[in-house]
Amino acid sequence: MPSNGTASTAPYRPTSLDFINRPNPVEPQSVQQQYPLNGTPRIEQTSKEGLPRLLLDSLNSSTAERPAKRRKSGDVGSKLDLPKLPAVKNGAKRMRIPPTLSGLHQPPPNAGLLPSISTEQPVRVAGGTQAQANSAIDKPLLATRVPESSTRAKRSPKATPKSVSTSKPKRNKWSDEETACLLKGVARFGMGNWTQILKRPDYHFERRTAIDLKDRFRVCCPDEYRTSKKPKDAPPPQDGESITTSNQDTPTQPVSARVERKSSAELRKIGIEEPFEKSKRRPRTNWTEKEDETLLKGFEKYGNSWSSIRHDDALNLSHRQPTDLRDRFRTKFPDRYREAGLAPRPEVFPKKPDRKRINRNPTDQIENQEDDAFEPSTASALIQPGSASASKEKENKDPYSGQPSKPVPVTSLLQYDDVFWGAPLDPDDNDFDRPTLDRGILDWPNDIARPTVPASASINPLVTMRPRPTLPDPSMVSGISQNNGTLPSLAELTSSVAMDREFMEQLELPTLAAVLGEMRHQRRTGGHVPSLEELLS
DNA sequence: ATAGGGATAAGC
DNA sequence: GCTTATCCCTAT
Repeated sequence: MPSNGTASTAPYRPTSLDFINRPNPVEPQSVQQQYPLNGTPRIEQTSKEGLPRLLLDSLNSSTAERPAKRRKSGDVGSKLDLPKLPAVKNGAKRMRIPPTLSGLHQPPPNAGLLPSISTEQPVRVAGGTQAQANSAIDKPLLATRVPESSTRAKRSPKATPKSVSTSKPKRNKWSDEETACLLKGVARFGMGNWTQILKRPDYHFERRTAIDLKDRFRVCCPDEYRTSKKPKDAPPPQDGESITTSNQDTPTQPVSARVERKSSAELRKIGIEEPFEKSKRRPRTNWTEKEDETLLKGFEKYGNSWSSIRHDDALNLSHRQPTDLRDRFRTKFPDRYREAGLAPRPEVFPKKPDRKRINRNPTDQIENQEDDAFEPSTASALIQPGSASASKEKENKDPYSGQPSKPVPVTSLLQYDDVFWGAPLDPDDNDFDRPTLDRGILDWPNDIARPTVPASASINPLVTMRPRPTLPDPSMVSGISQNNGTLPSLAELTSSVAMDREFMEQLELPTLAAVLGEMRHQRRTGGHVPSLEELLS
């Protein structure tokens, strides 16, 4: 239920109208936007040469007037500095696109007939694909190692025509070679460094993740694994072997149940003579109810100043690191964490996708037929925001009352969680391509044939298709968005978006190449830099 | 010092 | 093999 008192404090959420009514980057705008979409200089504030300079600066100077940001390896600076979405609360995640434009993330209904939009092949690191480009330090462990190219080929539909119609085999059994690589890796790098082992170019693994390696080691050397985690426990039975695994040639447990266990003789056979190095990670220490209780008190007193909580002797949490306090609070009290304006942990796709759950559109299904292994880092980039779905729903209870947490007040037809917002967006992150809207988006309200909108979406097609002759007044935008801090209804938005053909044709702009070409020509020839009107004409 | 999010441990 | 809590690294 919306609260009238929140009108002045509710955070502003961009709507699709903000984007549709965004100042034309070429055409001066008479009405100042109430919520400029970013700090991009306004065209109308520039001189006649303002546009050319702005364009050239964007192309020539990737760092000018931009704050320091996290940059990832693939980030190139020479992008046209298109406007960004407005920043929201400090530290809070921002939605990538407004809800009514979320359909742009979805393929057309017949997208299954189209090739993938992506031009990049997913990187498959598991199995050393990435790391094998690096120089090998050690000699290859196994003479029979399968070249990584064949690894993929072996899994490709072409190599195994059966897999085109049927899914891949469910189980991916560990071969002796893989197991040897794993054990050898643990002997070299120690337990716990699974990713390091996985990425070594001289070890070969068949579509494994770091978790897979850990699980396999846990199966092969359970006692070694266990004792490394609980050093205070009673040591395993000693049998005089130099390797302190209890999976010895004279096991204390029935052999039949531990056929995967590797004996010390087997370990020696692959060159492992010494005990495995212990993990350097701190041991896990689960949280007690008392700790949770005091953590909550500490948060109520100090907020997210985790160090203050830690150093408050009355709270008795000094044995926890500040980041541990944060981690626990984020896990235990997600609602409180979110209410504090802190971004919840995003829900990530499973590494090995379950098609039934993940593939929401035909395009994904096609891609997954070609490449069905998710690399962790890739998977984490494909984040479902909101985290309120599926398994997280059980968390959506107030930690105090146990009652379901209050939903986001929405009075519209379109519920906040009904739409796909895209991945959470770092306000300072410019690693991604900025949203670009095809002008065809403006056609959709007038498109009579819209079979993709299900009745369950609560969209009244008669309302959404109602034509409007002109663009809405910009003041209407703020009127909608500011009324009470709630989202506008889909009907409001769509009726505002609809417009006539004549106006849309006026939106046609010269291409950037044409603009720049004209400018460069004029500069070379000493002519004047064309004005906006001249360019548009 | 904190936030974000990747890596890992442990339980199932 | 999967999920999730906890540990940990790094950017800001």
